[in-house]
Amino acid sequence: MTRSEENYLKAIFHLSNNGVGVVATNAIADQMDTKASSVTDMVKRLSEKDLVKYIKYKGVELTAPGKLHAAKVIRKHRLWEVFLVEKLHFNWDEVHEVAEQLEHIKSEKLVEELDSFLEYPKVDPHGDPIPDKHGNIQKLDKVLLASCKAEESGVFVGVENSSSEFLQYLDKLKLSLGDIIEIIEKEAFDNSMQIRVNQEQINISALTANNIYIKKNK
Amino acid sequence: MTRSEENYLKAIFHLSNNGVGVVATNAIADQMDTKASSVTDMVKRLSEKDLVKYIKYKGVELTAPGKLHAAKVIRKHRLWEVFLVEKLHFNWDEVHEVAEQLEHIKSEKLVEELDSFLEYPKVDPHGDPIPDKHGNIQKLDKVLLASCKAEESGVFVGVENSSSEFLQYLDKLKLSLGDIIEIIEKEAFDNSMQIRVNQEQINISALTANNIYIKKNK
DNA sequence: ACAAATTTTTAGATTTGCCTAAAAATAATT
DNA sequence: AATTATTTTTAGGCAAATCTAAAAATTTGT
Repeated sequence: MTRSEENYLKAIFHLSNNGVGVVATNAIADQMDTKASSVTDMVKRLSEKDLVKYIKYKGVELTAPGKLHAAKVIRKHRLWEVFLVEKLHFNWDEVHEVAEQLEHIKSEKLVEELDSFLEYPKVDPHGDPIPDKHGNIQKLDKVLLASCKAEESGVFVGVENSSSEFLQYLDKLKLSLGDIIEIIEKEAFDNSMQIRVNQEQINISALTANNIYIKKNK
Repeated sequence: MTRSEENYLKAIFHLSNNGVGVVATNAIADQMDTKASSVTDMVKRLSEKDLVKYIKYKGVELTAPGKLHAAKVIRKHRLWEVFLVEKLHFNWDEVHEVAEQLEHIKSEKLVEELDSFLEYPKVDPHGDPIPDKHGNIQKLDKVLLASCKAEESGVFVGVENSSSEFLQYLDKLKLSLGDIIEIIEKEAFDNSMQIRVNQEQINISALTANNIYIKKNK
């Protein structure tokens, strides 16, 4: 399996519902910053190898082996991200590019030993779940902060947007995974929020709240 | 710099005297298990980029930037080997294949943090020296065990042959880097040797002795 | 020194992965 | 329903890295 094939499988996995459902050619092209014609080419190759089910003009869907392989690549990506942050002092906004390379290293032993070395982490530094070796991916019960009402609270467990701009903004706000967030007030006019984190109150925009996941307290 | 270009630089580095001296096209082809015509093609490309000095029919030599880049790839290769053995329970005969992949990961920060995480190792699991970040490679004063005489002794510091067959044979003999080796007797007929290691006496062939480096005791 | 052997290079083809431009199919609009 | 707009595919081309077969240069042997 080539690096490029793996990247396509990963893109299709993310665009579909974790590997379930049909994805459009253009959606893949956008995600991968390439042209629709290139996608058509590759999708044919993947189809030959039974990694996707492809129906002309209708779209593409991962097969069971395609889905498994995609999950394994994502597993490696996220494990390496944990390694970079936990062991090599990378910040959470610096890991993506390097993990994009490391995710293609081929060695079963490497992955399993790395998992063990890291003490079997469940999520990556952005709160995304790490698939197990069989490709099973645990669903977390998280909700967008933006969907919550005043007086609700929860634990910051993930981000929707992993761009370094956004992550660095969260650093500036001193907002880290695991922090307890309480919604003090939600402004009806622009959906901005007044929240309490680490004994401090801060104000965040609706856009920001739309990129933060919390696990609600009951 | 592509993966293939890096592999050629590495091969030329190893075939020349650590980057000093001219290497023949066929020698590169043999080393890389490819055809002479492919080597000519690639050598032209590397020459365009000023990574090698190429004179038709005469051979090829690394330039200063070519040599630096080769040394950096070898640095990464050997650091990753240390990581695999020290942190992930790989045996010294299992690391090469994975390190061949990891050596091409591009991230200055990754390399330097890895070096620090491993506490700045000087040699890899086979006793080969790890170049520093400037590409300087430390020469060890080691000699082939085969070149030593009876009653001489030294510390096992490296292997000439890193094939898994040979390394596994050394495992079977319970011979590990750092062990003290004393030559009890050297057989004139076939140059086999009776040696003492770890309070035990064993007999090794001339071929074996030709693949073991020791640092002589004075 | 010159013919034979070896080494190296060139020429032309192949595969992967991408591109542009044009054609075909599907979806949207009036 | 027919036209327009959008999406997708096809056709043809390009660059990297490889190959085989043939030509050119160099080295070796007598």
